[in-house]
Amino acid sequence: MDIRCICLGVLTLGDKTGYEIKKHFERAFKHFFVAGFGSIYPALSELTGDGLVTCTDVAQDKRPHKKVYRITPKGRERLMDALLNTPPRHKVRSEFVVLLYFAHLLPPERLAELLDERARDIEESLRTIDHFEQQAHPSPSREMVAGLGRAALKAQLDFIGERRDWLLSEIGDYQRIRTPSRLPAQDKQPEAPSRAD
Amino acid sequence: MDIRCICLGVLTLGDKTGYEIKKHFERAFKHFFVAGFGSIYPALSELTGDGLVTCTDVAQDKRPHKKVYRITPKGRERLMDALLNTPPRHKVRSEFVVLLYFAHLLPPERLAELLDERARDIEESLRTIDHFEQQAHPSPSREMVAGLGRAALKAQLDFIGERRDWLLSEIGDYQRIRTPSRLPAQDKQPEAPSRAD
DNA sequence: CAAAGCATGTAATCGGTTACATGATTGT
DNA sequence: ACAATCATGTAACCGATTACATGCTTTG
Repeated sequence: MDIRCICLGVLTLGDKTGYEIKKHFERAFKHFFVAGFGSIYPALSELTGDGLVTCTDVAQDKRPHKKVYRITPKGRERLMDALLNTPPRHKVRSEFVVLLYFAHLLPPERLAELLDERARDIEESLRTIDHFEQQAHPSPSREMVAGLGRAALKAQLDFIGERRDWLLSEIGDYQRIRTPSRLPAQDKQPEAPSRAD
Repeated sequence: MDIRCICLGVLTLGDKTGYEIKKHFERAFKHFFVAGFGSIYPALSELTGDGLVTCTDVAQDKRPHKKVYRITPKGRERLMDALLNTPPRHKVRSEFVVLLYFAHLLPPERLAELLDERARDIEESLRTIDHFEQQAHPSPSREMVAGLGRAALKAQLDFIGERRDWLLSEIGDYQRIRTPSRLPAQDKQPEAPSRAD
């Protein structure tokens, strides 16, 4: 499923400009799906070319002109096809977790910074979800998506809160054992090959 | 942070072949970071070319030959640089959630299938985590990554379990209201533009 | 007065996925 | 007998991010 399909889906909820589409799914699934203008605008052009949406130019005063898109019956067909046949993938690409996995190589201040930054990001996402839920009129799907996001994010935030200090002290111990003298750790020779995997 | 950096990180834990690197981080962060052979092998070639790892050809009988990679001091420097300067991003791209957001357009059987499939995927990921924790020797970073994954996944699984039947019945109601006759919903004209966003 | 919001688009680049190609061995 | 594991690689393609380009209005 690509961005074209998601644009079609959002247009199901009413006619919109590219700008509005982006805002909409920023509020609705920011934390589950990202897309920038660089993908949305070309997607809308293609959809127009394929007759899956229509485009109306609207002039405004005191605002830039805008292009309002509307889904066509052919577009609805295509959307249904995608909705019925897309496998429900869920991919995560977390550089944060990778960094965490190599925590033993990091100075403790850096590790603390990483954990705190991630916690702040999660808190912000949670606020976004609450905010959206208040202002959009409720529907079962919206509630479900919001609830799922909240559950996943809150679990991570709580976990980080619970283990932050523990991890920091464990990592500190570990590094003190591996580098008892004043030599920085990265100056050591590469370890012998180990099967201890 | 790209795959090259992560390969360097894994090589910090001991010398490995490309195949072993992939296995390693499949077990360690499968659910947080994916990478196929198509990215790993070229990455290792580049690292070798840049002198960040060395490569030793090892012939084996009854097995294909292999190439064992070892991180060099220059590689460690590069890794530390990346570790210290990479912002802790965390991106999710969930087609599952998008599908869920458009649940009202889906036949209930399809929706049920999606939820159940996602639940099964999560259960499998949880098993992977438990399995890895048992066989790898414990370290604070590993425990942290495993715990974080477990927390996030378990929260989602529980949420799906709690709300599955509720969502299905709500969506059923919703669709019965919108389509009281026998006409399929997608034959309706596109709605009037609405600000009810 | 500066920043954020409204509004659209293009071009270059980068990186990842997929498919293809090969082939012996071990476990079910 | 068939699937899975071990083991490496290339090439084409696709899609996404980023930077660039523009410019007025509203809010703080």
